Amino acid sequence: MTVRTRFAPSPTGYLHIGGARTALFAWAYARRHGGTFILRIEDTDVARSTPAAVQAILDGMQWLGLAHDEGPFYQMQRMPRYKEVIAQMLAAGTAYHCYTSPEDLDAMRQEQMARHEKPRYDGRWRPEAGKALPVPPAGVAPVVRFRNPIDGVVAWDDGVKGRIEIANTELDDFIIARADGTPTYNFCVVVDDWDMKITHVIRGDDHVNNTPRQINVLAALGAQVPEYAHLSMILGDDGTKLSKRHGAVSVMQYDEDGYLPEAVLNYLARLGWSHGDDEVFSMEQFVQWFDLDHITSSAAQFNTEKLNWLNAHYIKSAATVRLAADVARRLARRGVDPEAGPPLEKVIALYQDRAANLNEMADACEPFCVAVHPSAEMIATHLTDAARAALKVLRDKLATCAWEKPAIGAAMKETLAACGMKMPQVAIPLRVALLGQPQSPAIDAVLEVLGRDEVLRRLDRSY
RNA sequence: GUCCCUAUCGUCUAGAGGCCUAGGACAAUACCCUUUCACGGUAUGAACCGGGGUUCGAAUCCCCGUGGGGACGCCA
Repeated sequence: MTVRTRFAPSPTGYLHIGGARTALFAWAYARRHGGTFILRIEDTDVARSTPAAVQAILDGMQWLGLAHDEGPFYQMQRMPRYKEVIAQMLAAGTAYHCYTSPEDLDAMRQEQMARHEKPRYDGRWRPEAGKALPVPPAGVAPVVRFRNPIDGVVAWDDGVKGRIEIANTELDDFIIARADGTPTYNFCVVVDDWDMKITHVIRGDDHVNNTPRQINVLAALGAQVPEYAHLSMILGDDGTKLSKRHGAVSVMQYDEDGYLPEAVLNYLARLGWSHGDDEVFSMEQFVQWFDLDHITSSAAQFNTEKLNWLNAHYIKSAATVRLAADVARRLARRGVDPEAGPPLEKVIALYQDRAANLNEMADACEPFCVAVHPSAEMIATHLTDAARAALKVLRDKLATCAWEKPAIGAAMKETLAACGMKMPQVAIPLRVALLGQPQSPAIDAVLEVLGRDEVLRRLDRSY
């Protein structure tokens, strides 16, 4: 049996971080077992589904590098198939028409809640041997309900939660087709998983309660029941349910915020899954190691600080050319010409083990490309008369010395000796004059990269 | 309300009855490195939700509480 997994988002918004992890795990499981990963778009909620959201999901998947082998399949394009199955079930007696109005249903639920009962459809239109059904009201289009077993339990061995058993008395005859004939979610999922020969359903644990219903329908259809693995949810940084106010919930927002996809992937893989003490690993390793046994069954809180650490790690080890290409785009978007300064790769090499994200990297590169204007306050505190005098001495040495770190360092030291100053007393004003800020990587390296002409030009402007 | 899931440092987690004086990572703190700020290095503090069982022995198994989450739609 070849493994077939699927990721089945509904296109009602962007791909958020929880969905991304679900996709990652389903993808990894298929890859691990040489199987097939299928993308299915569950767009039967016509009112809320949008093409833009479909595109956003596709973009997010692509950014993460989670390639699907089949699909995307769109449920809206499978309507004839769903209707066919519904007709079959109606004919077989495993489904029936129900004429109860939404208002009556609502009233029924209210009463049940008032009686401290779980709200369930009471089966008034359910055909039963020897039972007289009400007369269908005229002019009312019925919904189609699934004829759920009355007794017994539905059980399955969940890949992450272990054995789960739910009594059929907890379930009711749920609607599989609306009055307008369109099928509902729980039904479409069943037909799709069946038709697409899904062997492992890996999804969020908000679906645990849907699983027994789906298993029952599968059984009524005579279909094979797949394995299920329910992933617990990801909570926000503050321990509450993930929502818009948590900031970067969309996967593409992480791109925007300067994260590398491999950092996000590594972080997500480690959130709710573990392989001993391993923290940093490639997707190749992840695919090799991934298993359902080491998935955590409780909800996990998102921790941006750890993601930041991973991101910094991946920036340190990334190829400089690649970072340069990305940072060039970011600078251009800010209206900064990335070509205006020294070769970007050289600047990036200076900052590669200091930047936690690509936007910080762009911040660091910017002053190399544009003229800097330190604030009046910065000038007042750092470019004192004594500092200016020292910089003038230094300037003349820099004008003639060899342009490489040792010689530049020597020029600095000579200046210190000539002026009777300590290194920071000169280096800090120099940083302010050159880059507009009192901190930078090693000053000789900065000078070397900035270039003699530009260094002299900036020094001349500042005293 | 009913049903389902869940519970180890602040956070992510290791842990499958003795290997646990509970390990790793992020974060925190201290020190070292240093030409500033970072990076890096070293060290320190920090947890088995509570109560009952089972057992020679429980973080690990069972039960009951409590906390957290989810579901109960002609949404997905």
